[in-house]
Amino acid sequence: MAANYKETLNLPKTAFPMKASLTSREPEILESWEETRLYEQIQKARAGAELFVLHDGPPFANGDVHMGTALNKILKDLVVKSKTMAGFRAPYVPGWDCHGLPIEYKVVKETRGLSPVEVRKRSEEFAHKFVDIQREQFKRLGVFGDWRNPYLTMSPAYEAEILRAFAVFVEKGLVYESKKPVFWSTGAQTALAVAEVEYHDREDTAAYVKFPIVTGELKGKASIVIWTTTPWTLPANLAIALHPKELYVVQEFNVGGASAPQQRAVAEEVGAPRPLPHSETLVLAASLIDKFCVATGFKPIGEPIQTFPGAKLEGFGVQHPFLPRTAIVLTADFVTMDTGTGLVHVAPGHGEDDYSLGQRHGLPTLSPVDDLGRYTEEAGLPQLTGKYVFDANAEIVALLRDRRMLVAEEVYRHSYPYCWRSKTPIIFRAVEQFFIRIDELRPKALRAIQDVQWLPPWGENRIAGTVESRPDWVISRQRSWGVPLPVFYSAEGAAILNASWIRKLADIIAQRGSNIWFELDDKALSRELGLPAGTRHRNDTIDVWIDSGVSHQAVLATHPELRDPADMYLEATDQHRGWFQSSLLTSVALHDRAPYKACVTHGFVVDVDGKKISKSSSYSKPMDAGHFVGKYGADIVRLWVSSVNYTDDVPFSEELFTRLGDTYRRIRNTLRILLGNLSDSESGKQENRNGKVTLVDRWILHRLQQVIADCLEAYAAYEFHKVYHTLNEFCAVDLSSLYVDITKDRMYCDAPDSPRRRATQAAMQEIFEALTKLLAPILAFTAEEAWGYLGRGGSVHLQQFPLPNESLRDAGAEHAVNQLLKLRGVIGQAVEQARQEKLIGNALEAAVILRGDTASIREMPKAEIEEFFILSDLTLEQAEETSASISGTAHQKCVRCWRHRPTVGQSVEHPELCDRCEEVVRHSVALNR
RNA sequence: GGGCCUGUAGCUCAGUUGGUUAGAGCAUGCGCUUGAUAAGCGCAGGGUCACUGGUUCGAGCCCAGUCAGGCCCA
Repeated sequence: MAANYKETLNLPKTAFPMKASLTSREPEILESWEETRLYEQIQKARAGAELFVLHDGPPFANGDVHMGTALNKILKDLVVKSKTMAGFRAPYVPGWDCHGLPIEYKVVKETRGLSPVEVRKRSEEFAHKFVDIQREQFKRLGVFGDWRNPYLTMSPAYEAEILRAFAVFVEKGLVYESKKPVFWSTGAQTALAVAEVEYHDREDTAAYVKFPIVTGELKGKASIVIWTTTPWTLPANLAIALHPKELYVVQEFNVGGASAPQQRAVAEEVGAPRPLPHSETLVLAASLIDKFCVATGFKPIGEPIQTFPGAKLEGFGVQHPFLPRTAIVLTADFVTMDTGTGLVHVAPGHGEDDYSLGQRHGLPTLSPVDDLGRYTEEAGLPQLTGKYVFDANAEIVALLRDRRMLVAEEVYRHSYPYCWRSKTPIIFRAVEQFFIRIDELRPKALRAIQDVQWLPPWGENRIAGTVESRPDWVISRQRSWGVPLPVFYSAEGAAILNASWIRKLADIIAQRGSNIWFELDDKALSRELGLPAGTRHRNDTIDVWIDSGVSHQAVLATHPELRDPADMYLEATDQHRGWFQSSLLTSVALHDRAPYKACVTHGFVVDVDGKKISKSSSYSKPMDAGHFVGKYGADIVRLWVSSVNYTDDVPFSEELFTRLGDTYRRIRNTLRILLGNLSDSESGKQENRNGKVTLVDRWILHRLQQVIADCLEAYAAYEFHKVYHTLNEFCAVDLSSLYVDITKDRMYCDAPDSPRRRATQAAMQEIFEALTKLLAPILAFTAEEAWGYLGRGGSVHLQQFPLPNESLRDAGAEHAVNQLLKLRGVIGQAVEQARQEKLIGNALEAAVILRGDTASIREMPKAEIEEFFILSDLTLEQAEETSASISGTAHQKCVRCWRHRPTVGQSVEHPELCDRCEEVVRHSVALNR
């Protein structure tokens, strides 16, 4: 009998599957987007709308897409999709950074001894390969964009724009030439990148060297003493560095007598005379005296004569040990107290720290060494001119000994950089480089920063800091895989920076690609460009930060559908120093303004302990986005991105993904039950709206307006995790555990067209539609799938967000439901206790007496209150304290709706039914006849 | 070592201008349901708001320091 009644119920019915099967369904959806050219459709649909340009920072075209890249790309996609659905025209032209060392290095490592042209050909193939790989991976993540026409920094048109921008820099006098030390391979006669350096153990002669003080109160009374493992750099010495805060002493030492064994051995070997016993007054770091004495055999005589922080010596002059000049004492933070004497010999032409210290103090960049690593005449040592510097070490030491400037020497074993190609030891050597003058740009850049909206706000502080402190921009690279540095050389070898020549070059490169620079010899290139006979060119390239840094010019300004400046750049926080800055500087140089109106930054992906993944002990799983897309689906990866506060570092773990799967299922099932309840809805009919709208309906529609408003606000502020939490909570609490649960009885048991059932369907229809749209930017695939079941056709991504409907706001309903929810809690606790006492099984078996200030709800129909609490038998009693007491109900159970009702048994025809069910069944039987 | 930033339940996040007993969802445990069923509902446990000092009648919130972590420099 009961089975028959079950057939009279309106149980939810939908083909929308409970199981998502994202990994197989998403590719199908992608295919349909591809076939219908959805991105183009969207652009067309928004043709006249207000423009919003998010400009893509180009990822480097090597390697697979990892979770960090996925985070960045999905965040951009959330911006683009949400702006689109907010009614903007939001085109997205993705790009790739193609030039640069990482690719060149991989290519060169595979096959050694390639010519520059060959390196370039293979690098280009390599970049193309990874552009294709990454493009597919980005598309798979559900990211919408003009994937057919991305921008590539290696395309001829883009390269030409780089050169045209460069021409402007030249025109404005921003480019200059100067020397700067680089890693130099004397074997390969080329500059090297850090990645091309390998370290081997090596023995060198380390020397302690005296520099007599020639100015100030210690003049003629003491010498400072330095320690160096590269005596050959001493001819280029121009300064001495010491730490400003560490303590230094003036100390008298006993020399000779029992000298250090090592020193004696070396001295005897070279046949030098043993030093006669005497005393020396030296300046060195207090904390290094003991080590110094062990190494040299010197013995302190008494207490230090003076002790002072290093800053006191700043500006003192000291005599160069063998050249007729004075070196200046400077303070520097890079001086450490691990080895040596706490005083460091500074040769600006032979070291990075030395160079920047020298720059700050206006020292020249002396580097008297040629391409083969041999001293030039500039070294000031005629007898050593042409000598390979590593062979000269011994002679420099001998020279020091002759001049009595050698305090001690020792054999020192250390790890030293070698050229990975020629296996020769590397030297730091200053070569001619080209720079952009930052001092010209700095004030303008700092002003431009103020006109930009920085998200989070501290970004402004940070980029301003980096712009304030950055030195001039080294833009030349001794590499092959890049845009040629458009510098020409006269027959006499003078560098020529000529804007109109550069523009001519740009025009030709736009047609024929930049390989011609490397393929054509001087003569042919001069002829092509119409340059004076004898003009030459070299193979240096432009720093790749210029490549991506001018994308506002090469992409935004040249694409008719885009606009320079962009509305937004969105990258990880490391780009404050990187792309945000390079773009800002080039844009300021070109237009005296920032290339973006807003800069949004996100953190890095870290493991559950907040540690960097690579340092994590608990996490060593793959980081490829593909792994997670293949295992969970792109929508889960997208849900992850939406769920976190990206302004901070972004936590990540496999467990997190399992949790997100649960959240996803809850959302999906909520959509599913709504669809199931809508299976027989007659959505077109207006009378649905005018039906019997009960309190819960008014309340849920009110809540929906709040949810819509909250989501729109959160999307507009790019606070996606607020959207996530709002929608998740709406699904889990308001819908699943309240509205859907409460309305089950009417949805399942009422006559299909009962007014209150139809009213609820109308509400559910509205909710489903709004929910699907609000979810669409995040769950791009699932929202599309769900939208398909609504029968409207088209794509959800062509829709606009719902707007909050003020006429559906209902403060009264909100207040009433909040009251009811408080009482519901009281009842829930009482029911739970009764259950544990085995008084009742489920709540429908309970007779509930609710006591309390029930006046506010007494006006409501009792049936509606019982429905709200999902109870069979409720009695309200006025009382001071709120309480509920439970007993088993005396009513019979209606076998159809399972509620225990007093009316069960009254019908002769259907004695097992309550009055409501009896009527429904009677009508349906009548209809079926 | 310097600059910038972060630190609230097991996890992800809320916590308005300092003002009662710090919230939500998920996860966990215990039940109910079997008409959303590889689902759904209820109840419960769980926090020295990183730590230490200070300002205040009152601090998760303001100040100083410490610790831990991140990015960028050195």
